[in-house]
Amino acid sequence: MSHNIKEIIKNLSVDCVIFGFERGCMEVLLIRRAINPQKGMWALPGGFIKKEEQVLDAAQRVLKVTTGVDDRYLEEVGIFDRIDRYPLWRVFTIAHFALISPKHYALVPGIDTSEVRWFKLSDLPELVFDHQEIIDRALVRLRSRIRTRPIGFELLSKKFTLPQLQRLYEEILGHEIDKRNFRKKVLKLNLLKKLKEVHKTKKGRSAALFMFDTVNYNKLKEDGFIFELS
Amino acid sequence: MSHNIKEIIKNLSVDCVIFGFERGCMEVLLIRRAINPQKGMWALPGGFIKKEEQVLDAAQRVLKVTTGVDDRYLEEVGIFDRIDRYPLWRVFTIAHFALISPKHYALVPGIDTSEVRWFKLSDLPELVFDHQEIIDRALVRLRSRIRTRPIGFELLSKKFTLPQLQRLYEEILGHEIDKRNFRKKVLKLNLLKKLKEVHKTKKGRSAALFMFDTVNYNKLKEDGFIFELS
DNA sequence: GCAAAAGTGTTAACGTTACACCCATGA
DNA sequence: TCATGGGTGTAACGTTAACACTTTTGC
Repeated sequence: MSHNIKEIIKNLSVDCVIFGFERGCMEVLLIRRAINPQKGMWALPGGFIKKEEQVLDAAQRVLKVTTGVDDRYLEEVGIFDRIDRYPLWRVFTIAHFALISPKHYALVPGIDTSEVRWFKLSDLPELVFDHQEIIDRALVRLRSRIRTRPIGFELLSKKFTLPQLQRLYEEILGHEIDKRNFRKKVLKLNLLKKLKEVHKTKKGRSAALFMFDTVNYNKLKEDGFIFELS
Repeated sequence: MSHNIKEIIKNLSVDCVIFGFERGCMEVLLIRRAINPQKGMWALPGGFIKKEEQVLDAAQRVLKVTTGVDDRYLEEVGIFDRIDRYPLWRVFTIAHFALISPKHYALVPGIDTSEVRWFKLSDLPELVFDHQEIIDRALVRLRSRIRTRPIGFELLSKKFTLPQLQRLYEEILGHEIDKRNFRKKVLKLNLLKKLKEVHKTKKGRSAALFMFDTVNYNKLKEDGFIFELS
């Protein structure tokens, strides 16, 4: 056993599906590999777990290196374990998904990475290993979570409008929602504080800006809720 | 890299929280360790993953060795990764939960095991490592799953009565349910076929026996449903 | 003033909850 | 015949679903 805290565990990695939301579309943050195997191809940000590190800390480290942020919503999705998923030796990876608000963070290619950028979920490039499968499962998880936890908000700026929030839910859930029913339901959660500011859109009427009521927000995050709308 | 298919991966194990239901109580299957560390103490059935094995296969192997059955409901709960959770070296374990019907299976102590037996969930012995924590999280998962998948049935015999099913739900959810509302809701799922047989109880009126309608059962397992009753 | 997007209430259908008595069986 | 547990229906309530017009704003 080494006591070098930096030493990595060669058969255990983490990968992060980092979701963002811009201009009405879900996006995923991908990196371009600068090393072999599969040098030059697009992949999920990830890395090996260190000898003295916990899994979630490793995922947080990857998130920090890729986006410069920590302390965002991050959740374990599950283990991916196909025997030949990594070509050089056997690697189990623990997939996570994270929600961040794209505008706010400067992307910096990490070590072993030549490029970082957002891709629309509907327009992903070919990915290395089993990373497409990981994204698919993360998305299933996200869709399920958004119906019982108020995590959708993590994808928006601190101040946001109800039409933005609605488009986010429509995009993730994959179907349209009635505007009046949506507003009724969201406002009844006692989660939002209406601000005096408005958000000017290019065309049409300006939309009122909202923020969370942090107290109720954290309570709801713990307790969960049911969000179902046809 | 060895090509010995039996060789184990020393830092990755699986543990199974095997739930059962007898006489109105949830039970968990535990084994007594016949080897060190913690020889003689009670633990979850588990084992190291083999070099050429997938995680779920390892969990299924553990289930088979412990209970003699395969092909029961088995689901990944998550990874447990505290750095010192295993005293000899670093071991990550992937926790699973399984649902089986206790009566049906002969328990055979596996290798490295001196004893296997069911414990009431409300009366567990002291457990090794972080196994109590694993059970707690598996239970949270089970409670959540039972509200969206018809997995409760996996804990009962092929033929069962509605009062049995209701007590199962009450036990898992932790609160009482109105008998009439429960029956209405369950029967409306179109999941059960009423048999002509009855189950004789020691006292009182006999209860009608039911089985699944397999077709609707599998459909509901895939689609999910919402089961909420106060 | 017109195009574009924001904002606003009511009703009908449905699902959930609460609630009390009769029935079959074994001792 | 009585004690025990199984089996049944209805009304009030709350939630969800469907639906169309007015308001604000920039050009």
